[in-house]
Amino acid sequence: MSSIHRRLLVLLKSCSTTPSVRNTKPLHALTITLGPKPNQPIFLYNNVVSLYASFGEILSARKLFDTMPDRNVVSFNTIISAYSRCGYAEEAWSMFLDMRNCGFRPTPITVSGLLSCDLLNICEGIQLQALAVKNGLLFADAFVGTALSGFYSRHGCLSESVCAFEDMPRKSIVTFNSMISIFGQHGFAEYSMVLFRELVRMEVPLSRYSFVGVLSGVLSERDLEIGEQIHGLVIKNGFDYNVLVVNSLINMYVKCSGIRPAVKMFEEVPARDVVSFNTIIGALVKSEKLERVVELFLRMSMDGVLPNHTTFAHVINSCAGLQNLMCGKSIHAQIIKNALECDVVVGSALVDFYAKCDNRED
DNA sequence: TTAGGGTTAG
Repeated sequence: MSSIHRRLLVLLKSCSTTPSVRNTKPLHALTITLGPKPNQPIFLYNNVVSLYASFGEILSARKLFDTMPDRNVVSFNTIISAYSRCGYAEEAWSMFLDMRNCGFRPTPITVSGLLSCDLLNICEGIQLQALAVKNGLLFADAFVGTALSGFYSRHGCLSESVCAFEDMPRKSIVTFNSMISIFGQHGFAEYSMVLFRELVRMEVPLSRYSFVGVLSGVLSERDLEIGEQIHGLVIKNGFDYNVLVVNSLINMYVKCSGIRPAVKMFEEVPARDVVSFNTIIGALVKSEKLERVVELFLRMSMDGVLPNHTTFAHVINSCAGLQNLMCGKSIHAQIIKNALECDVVVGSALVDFYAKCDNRED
C-alpha cells in the first residue's frame, strides 16, 4: 500500500470518530489528487460518498460517485440509500436502473433502501417485491420484508402490509415493532396490542420502539385501561427513564384521560425535551388554558429546552386567543431570531395573531 | 473494510 493510501486510511479513521463535512473535505481532496487511476481502492471512495450522504450533502456525494474511477455494489447501494433517505425517489430509481445496466445484482440492501423511500411509487414498489421474491432476498434477513410492509402501509394498503408481514420467512424485533406501530397508526389498537402481547410471550428483550409503537394506537378514553397496563410494563422493563417512551405515555394520558393526569406525569418524569413540552402545550391550547401556555413556554426556556416551530405556533395561537399584543410581539422577535418566520405554520399563526389583535398592517 | 429497517408533539 502506498503512503498516500495509508494517509487516506488515517483520515478516514478520523472521519469516522468525529464525522463532519470539515473532516471529510481533506479526504475528498486526497481522492481527487490520486486522479482517476485504475486499481484505486473503491473502499475509500465509498466511504467518502457515504460520509457526504450522512451529512445530507447529497450533491457532493453524487458528484464524487460520478467521478469514481470504478464502482462496486456498495457504491451503488450507498448512493441509492442516500437518495431514498432524502426523498429523491426518481434519482434513487434511476441509480437502481444504472446499477442493473452495469451488471450488478441488487442485494437486500438495495431493495430495502429503495422500499424505505417515502416517495417511491406503488408500481415500483410492486416490481421490487417481485424481484425480491424471485431472487430469494426475503430469506437473507428481515430488512426487505420489514421495508416492504412499511412501504404498503405508507401507501394506505394495510392488508398488503399485513400479508407482507405474515409471509416473512424471517422476522426481527424491528419487524414486530414496525407492525405494532402500523396497526396503531391505522386505528387498530387491539391488533397492535395482540402483536405486542405476542412479542412479550416470545421473551425477546423489548425495545423503546415496542412501547412507542403500541402506545401510538392508544388514543381514546375506552383504551385507558390498556394504556395503564402498558405504563406498568414500561416501568417493569425499565423504560420509564427513556424520554421517547415517556413522551408517548404523556401523549397517551392527554388523549385517554385529559390534561390533569398528563401534567402529573409530565411533572414527575426525570427528564423533558421539546416534544414533552409541546405535547402539554398542545393539550393546553386545545382546552383553551391559554395563560398556562405562556407560563409553560417561559418555564421551557428556564429549563434550557429550545422551542421549535411547533412550540412557536402554539404560543402565538395562544397570544392571538388572549389578544395579548405585547406578549405576541416579543414571541415574534424570538421567532425571527430562530429564523422560523418563513415556516408556513408559524408564519400563518403570526398573520392570524396580528389580524385578531386588530393590527392589520403588521 | 465501506451500504440497510422501528420513533413521540405538530
